[in-house]
Amino acid sequence: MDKKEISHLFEEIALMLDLKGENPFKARAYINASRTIELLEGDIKDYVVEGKLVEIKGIGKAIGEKLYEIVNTGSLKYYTDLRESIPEGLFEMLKIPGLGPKKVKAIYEKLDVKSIGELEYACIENRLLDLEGFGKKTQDNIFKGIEQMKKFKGQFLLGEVFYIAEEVKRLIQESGLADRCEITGSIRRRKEVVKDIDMIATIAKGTTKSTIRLQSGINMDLRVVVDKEYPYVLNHFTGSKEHNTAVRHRAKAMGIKVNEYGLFHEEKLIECHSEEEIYHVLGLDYIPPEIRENNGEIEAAEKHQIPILIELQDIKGTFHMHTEYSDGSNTLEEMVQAARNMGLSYIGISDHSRSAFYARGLSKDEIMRQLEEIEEINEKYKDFKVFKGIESDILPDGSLDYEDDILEMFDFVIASVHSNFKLEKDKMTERLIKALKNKHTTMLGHPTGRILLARKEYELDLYAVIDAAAEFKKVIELNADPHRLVEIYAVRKGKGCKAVN
DNA sequence: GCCGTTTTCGGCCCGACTGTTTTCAGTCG
Repeated sequence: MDKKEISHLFEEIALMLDLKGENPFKARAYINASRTIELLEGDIKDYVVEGKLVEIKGIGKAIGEKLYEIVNTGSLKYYTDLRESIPEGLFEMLKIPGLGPKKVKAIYEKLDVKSIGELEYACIENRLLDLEGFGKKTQDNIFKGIEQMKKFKGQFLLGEVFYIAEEVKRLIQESGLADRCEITGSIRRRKEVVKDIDMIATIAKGTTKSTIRLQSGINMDLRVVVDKEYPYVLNHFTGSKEHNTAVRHRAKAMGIKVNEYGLFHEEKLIECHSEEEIYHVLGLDYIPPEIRENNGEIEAAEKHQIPILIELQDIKGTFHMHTEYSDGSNTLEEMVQAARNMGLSYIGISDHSRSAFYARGLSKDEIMRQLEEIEEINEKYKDFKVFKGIESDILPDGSLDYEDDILEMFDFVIASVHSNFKLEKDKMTERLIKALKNKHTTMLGHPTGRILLARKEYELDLYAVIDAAAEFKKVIELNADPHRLVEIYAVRKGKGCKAVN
């Protein structure tokens, strides 16, 4: 098991302890351990072999012994036993809004309800009303929650809701009713997939809050506060929850209480006029919203090692582009015009290769015709450059799907997987590494193959692939399609790079 | 289960909201 798998296993243990009604702080200890392991530098095996587990903060005797067992046997009896004692359906039930571990436990133990289907039926038969702490409204909410879950996952692509949120913000600003207005929550953090739109605004006096459902089906929370509270509220509602928790933890150790109304030292408000000041009071550099996930950013801020994020204006050009030659919607000329209008100084054209039948992959003749067209355009625009490329399929054996004499004609080659997604982990890793090793390959396209809200990433040793890319000096694509998005975050850490996916 | 300029026991982040209660437990972000 690698760090990610162990981290996930401990997370599940915590969940199961909650379902069993164990001491909640015991469950939290497992959550903390899960987080610690995920962020651990180096190989977990080395810690076990060198007896250094006890030195890790958050890992004590009991969890240390479990890690020892995992590393030595590849499994954990404590986990397996726990898992066997809890019906699978209970995990599903936890996803229903308003249902937490305590209520699920009661429903399971008192009514012997083990799945969402059974729960739905129990609601219809009014059986939840007999339970202590349950009433008509609770039962109705659970029933509604199940119905909503059945027809709708309640998740949206960032690209779908970003402009809606911007539009609402613009309307609020133009209304003249609010002095300041900002999108917060997961959209401000630029999460790939979001559940709702959070927004804050300030007015002269008084506070209020409202929730509405937009036509697109997404919920929007608007919180209105007085101006003085703005930075604290902005920070609080931007989250993430995990980031806020870690920040409060740190503050508490400094004798400071943090909530959405301010920072307090012995009940006295510490005045801050911006998020920068809030972080500064806590001894931290400013942390950009995009990395507020408690993935090590607080430690980085303390050591003045916050990475410089790429901004829109940093982007001078882009390489992965399809035209109507394959499955794109626009001509080469139209793509060039659009890129010029965006202020880009170059683009790389990379239509699909011949194996991608579904996407009308290019034959040799079509390639020749496109290369000629690109040359004509490069003659026409002296201040703009079009690079000749191709998105070549990585075949199941790791080879690219054109011969050398064709691949040689391009300025760059993107190698991507578009078929046979279900290879075993080792085979898939081998396949990608072989493609990276190919002398014609310039970059690896969408390395995990995931489609947000639609298709899971394929089985893959991502770390090994990143190492191979570094070894062969190849580029890994940061994909900007709203359905794929970055896939890999490179976090500057010491000399090396760390993949978080 | 973990931790300790609160140090070997007693605490573990914070507040709002909801629904069930009649003072609070559970859930959520």
